[in-house]
Amino acid sequence: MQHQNLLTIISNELDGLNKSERKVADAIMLDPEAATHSSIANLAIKASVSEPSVNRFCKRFNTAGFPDFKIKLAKSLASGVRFVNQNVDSDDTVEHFTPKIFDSTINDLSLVRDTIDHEVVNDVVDKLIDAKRIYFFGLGTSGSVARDAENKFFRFDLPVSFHDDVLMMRMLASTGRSGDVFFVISHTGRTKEVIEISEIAVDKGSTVIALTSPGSPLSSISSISLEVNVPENTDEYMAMTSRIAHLVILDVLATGFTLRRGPDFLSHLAKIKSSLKPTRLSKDK
Amino acid sequence: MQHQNLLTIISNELDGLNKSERKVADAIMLDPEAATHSSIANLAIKASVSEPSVNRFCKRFNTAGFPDFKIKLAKSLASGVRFVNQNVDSDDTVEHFTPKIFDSTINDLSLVRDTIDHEVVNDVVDKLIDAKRIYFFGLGTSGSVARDAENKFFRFDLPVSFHDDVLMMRMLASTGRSGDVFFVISHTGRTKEVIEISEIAVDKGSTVIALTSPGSPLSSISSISLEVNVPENTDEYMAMTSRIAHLVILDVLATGFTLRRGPDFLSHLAKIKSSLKPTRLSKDK
DNA sequence: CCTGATAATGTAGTTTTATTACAAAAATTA
DNA sequence: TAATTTTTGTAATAAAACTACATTATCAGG
Repeated sequence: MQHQNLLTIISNELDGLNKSERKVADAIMLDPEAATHSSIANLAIKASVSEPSVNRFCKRFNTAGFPDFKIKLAKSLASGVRFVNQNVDSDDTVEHFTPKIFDSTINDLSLVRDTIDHEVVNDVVDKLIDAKRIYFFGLGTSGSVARDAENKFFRFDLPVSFHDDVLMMRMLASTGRSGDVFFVISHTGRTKEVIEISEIAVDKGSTVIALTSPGSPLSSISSISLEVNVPENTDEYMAMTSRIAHLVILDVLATGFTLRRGPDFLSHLAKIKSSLKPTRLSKDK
Repeated sequence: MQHQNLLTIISNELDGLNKSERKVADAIMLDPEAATHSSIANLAIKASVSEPSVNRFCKRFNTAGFPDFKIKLAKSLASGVRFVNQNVDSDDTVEHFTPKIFDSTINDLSLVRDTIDHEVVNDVVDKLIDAKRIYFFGLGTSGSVARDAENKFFRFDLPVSFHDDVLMMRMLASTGRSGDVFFVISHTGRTKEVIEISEIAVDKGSTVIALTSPGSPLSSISSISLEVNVPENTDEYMAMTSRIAHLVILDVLATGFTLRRGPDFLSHLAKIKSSLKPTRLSKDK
């Protein structure tokens, strides 16, 4: 594992070190942050060893030399801070928990960015381009995501609606025809109602696109499934970040849609944008 | 502002740089990872400037010199925030534009994380704790944010609703009383209707909390304003990331609320969570 | 407890890298 | 256009890191 924390590696190999290497290790672990700022001479004095000993220490841990070691150490420290003490504590003040919540959202987004299946995204864009009509379905939190999706996709000059009412959903699904696309959003992918409704839509020959967790029941019954892997939330205080990831993925899909439609389509979007001007106060007021 | 991303800082100050500093910035942003491994001479060649120019560039960004700059850059890279200088191009494929959209969202979030006013957040939590009733108002995209907020805050055992209908908003605002909190969400803060409605609410003695852009008309008329600075979107293809930032801020507020209520309150939240169990398929099916 | 071999560590010199002082060039202003 | 300021590069200096080699410590076998 290439990206293992350097400090962890050092502490694991502590026993295999010889005297002066051990002294260097101790000096670094005493204050790793300071180590990233000090020169080799400085660290040598702190560890009471010679400069080449420090250098040899660095090379032992697969780094090119002292400067490279410092860079790698700095990276370990940066990522360590973000991943280790991430949870909100009951005695946190605003200054503490605000960056924590932002950081955990950012972490989750970068995870999704790196694990999303581009091929599936591509296929979903294809289906959306071919759609005669798009229904966005979602309950609870996912209802807000569906509503946001409607607000994005109505711009594309085709009938779009969002629904958070299971009876409406059921009726729409059962009267669906080919050309209709049901875009079903569900974090868990285990809500019985939603699964049933999706099954009805599939049976009627409509396309069902799921935006949900990998391996969920919803994922397996839909025509095509955009699987989003966001770590489970163990912390009671932490918010649900999956919905944020869903929103960003819908941005991605909308972008794919726009690109597929070609540059002429941009003027249509501009028209919609400018339609809102009269509702706003001008900037220079 | 201890942990602002160095790359973000650089890209924000791009305009204030002189020619050779700009060349250095470009060279670094082209491949930040490589920059952390190269010598000052190397980077100078890549940027076609002299070595002292690189050095001056580093000092401009509050680092002790080139080595210190590399350390700080490495830390920025490790934090999961990746820098994007390219906008979506018309010939981008899914592989290209997907990470771009994620990265620009992540970037904006880290910017908001570092610029959000903790004191205001604290004051807003105070107001929410004191509220007898909370109304979340928003139109268009912000309507979805308001809806999400309702879904979060109803858990707190106090009357909460969201509205995206200006007539409803107007009636509610004019019948508001002290103890009522109107939480108004608007990216631009310039929508006339929304401003008028907020003014009515303020006049009636209600508390109006705005979640909007700095210096906007809405911001100036509300009782208290959470100003969120998300860079304007020049790119036609790019999505609006302000709504994502708004959602995360609402997560922050909800967390602040929960913490203020104390640990006993967690059992109440757990009750709500478990109420959904019967609607779901079990995991081992 | 020597003695020779091996490993560990340090010294001193070399090389690389970074910084500084200053001068030349470019840009800006009056 | 001349004076002034800003920008940039050159060359010298300083600092830092590295290498070769010498010294010292460690340890095994006699």
